[in-house]
Amino acid sequence: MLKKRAQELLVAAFEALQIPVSAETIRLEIPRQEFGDLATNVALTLAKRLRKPPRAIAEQIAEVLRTMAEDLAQVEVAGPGFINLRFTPQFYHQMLRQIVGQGAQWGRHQAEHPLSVNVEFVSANPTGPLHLGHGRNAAIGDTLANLYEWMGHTVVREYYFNNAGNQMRMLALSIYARYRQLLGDADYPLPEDGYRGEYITDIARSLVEQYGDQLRQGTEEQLQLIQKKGEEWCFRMIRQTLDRIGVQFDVYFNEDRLYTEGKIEEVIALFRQKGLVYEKDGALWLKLTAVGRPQDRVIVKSTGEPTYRLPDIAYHREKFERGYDVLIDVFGADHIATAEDVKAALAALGYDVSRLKVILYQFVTLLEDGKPVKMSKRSGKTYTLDTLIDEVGADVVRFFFLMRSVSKHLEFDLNLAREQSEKNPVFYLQYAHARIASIFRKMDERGIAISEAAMMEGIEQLQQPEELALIKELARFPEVIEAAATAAEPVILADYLRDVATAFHRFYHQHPVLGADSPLREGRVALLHATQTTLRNGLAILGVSAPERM
RNA sequence: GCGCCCGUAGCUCAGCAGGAUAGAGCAGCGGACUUCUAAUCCGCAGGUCGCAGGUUCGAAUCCUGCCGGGCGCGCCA
Repeated sequence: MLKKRAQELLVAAFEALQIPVSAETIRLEIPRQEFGDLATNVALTLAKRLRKPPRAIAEQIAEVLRTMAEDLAQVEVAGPGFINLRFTPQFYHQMLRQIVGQGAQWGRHQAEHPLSVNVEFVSANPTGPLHLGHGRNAAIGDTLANLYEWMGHTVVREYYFNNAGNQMRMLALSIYARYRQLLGDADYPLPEDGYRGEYITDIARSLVEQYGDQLRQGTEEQLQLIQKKGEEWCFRMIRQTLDRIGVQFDVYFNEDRLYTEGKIEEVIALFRQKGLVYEKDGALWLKLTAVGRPQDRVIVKSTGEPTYRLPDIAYHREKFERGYDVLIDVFGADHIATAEDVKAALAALGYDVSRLKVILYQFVTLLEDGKPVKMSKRSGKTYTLDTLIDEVGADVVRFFFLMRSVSKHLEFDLNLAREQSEKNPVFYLQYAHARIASIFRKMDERGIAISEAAMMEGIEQLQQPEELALIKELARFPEVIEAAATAAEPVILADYLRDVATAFHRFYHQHPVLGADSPLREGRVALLHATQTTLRNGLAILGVSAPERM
């Protein structure tokens, strides 16, 4: 709200001076406090074009701003040619009234052109429990989906999985081996690359309970049954885990559909038409080098089965055909090469891949006592997402996965996460919310009821620096949501909420609310409402709870 | 060897469509609870922004090269 207003003013000032400047070139930033509320370097960037010293340009603009804008308390030219702006308390009061007036909707955007967005994330195959990487994926994907919704778009959360392929076969064989062992064949070997997690034995045990030794022979038919049971079990596990961190999907897309509905064949036919495939060594190759990729890839093996790349392409084409305006993929960093291939292939088929945004997040390392926790898929010694949630709670899990930028390697410090104290950054935010809730409880106890009208009246009493600083922080909320959504970086919101909490704690420490005299008291209650709403909404976007008490 | 990501305070990280004395949190040191939750607040200390060049009036930010770390480069997914 702040920046928008400042931008309007600057545009008007330039118009008055008859200097043509597009709104986008006017960038505003929040400078150190002593400089003001907002600062802009337009004069510096315009200096070359106008062939005038930056300070002279700045002075000219400042002059106009001072005469025209009643919202501005101070306009200063400083340093090499910055224009520093300071708003009047009345302007802040007006903003706070707007925030209070919007209530629970505060922060929500109304998109001029609402888009339909598909966010695909997690997409783990049902062969075992989710791990830490999936956790980061889930937290990022769900938060991005929330951000787009708050931007006024329509979002479909989608999970893509494959329940055919080799890994599912391996799941069946692994379960079967454990099943035989449970039936007394202690030496029955687990397949070479079999799954070794304990859950395999759990599944086998459930089969013993349900079928006794009826599956002992391991016929094809029986293995298929085992596989189906295994898949169902794993999916149930996965969904339960996701549910614990508040993640739910609208669509579960089974890769199998691409085959039964002929989508795979369609894609191959299209590639053939465009001359983008050729046969070599009995396999079908996709000519990716023709579309700017470093190497060609096999898409149908000599055995006749497609490699994973082909269904990937077909799946993305299918999503494009469903007519979304924007497609988001959330992938681990190990998908770089394939994601680029898929994009190039789709571009070759004529799809507008600028609408496809691939979010690649870097890996997660679990740290305990300052040392990385070793994990090995082979031995089944992995740290599951469920274990992590058991240990530190869903809120901490979600927040920790979001508090680093997506492109950065994430160190998940178990000791810090376990810490139920002030050291843990999640609690800092939640505590601010709980403190406010506590004041409202006190109000109830003391029978104090304050109408919205009274709050609006009282707002003009807010003159203290801590009060104005808090309003200023709150007013950024919609811009922060937009920035986080645009950059696809939840950390922007997470950092912002910490700033809000800080501004609140400072205010709280300095100024009593219920102890203040009317109408200041009412004004401060309004400030509390706005702060609580901001925290609650922000935390909701991150998928973290906003507790009433701690 | 090639591609992508990263290298900022003791630790974990912001800042990176170039701009004013480089910011947080944690750890360290020192303060603040008879008042709405001290899971809080205030202060001090801590940095050749990996290294070397280049572009610019101005570079942590852009370009090049090097060094270091992660992830990829299958007829595995």
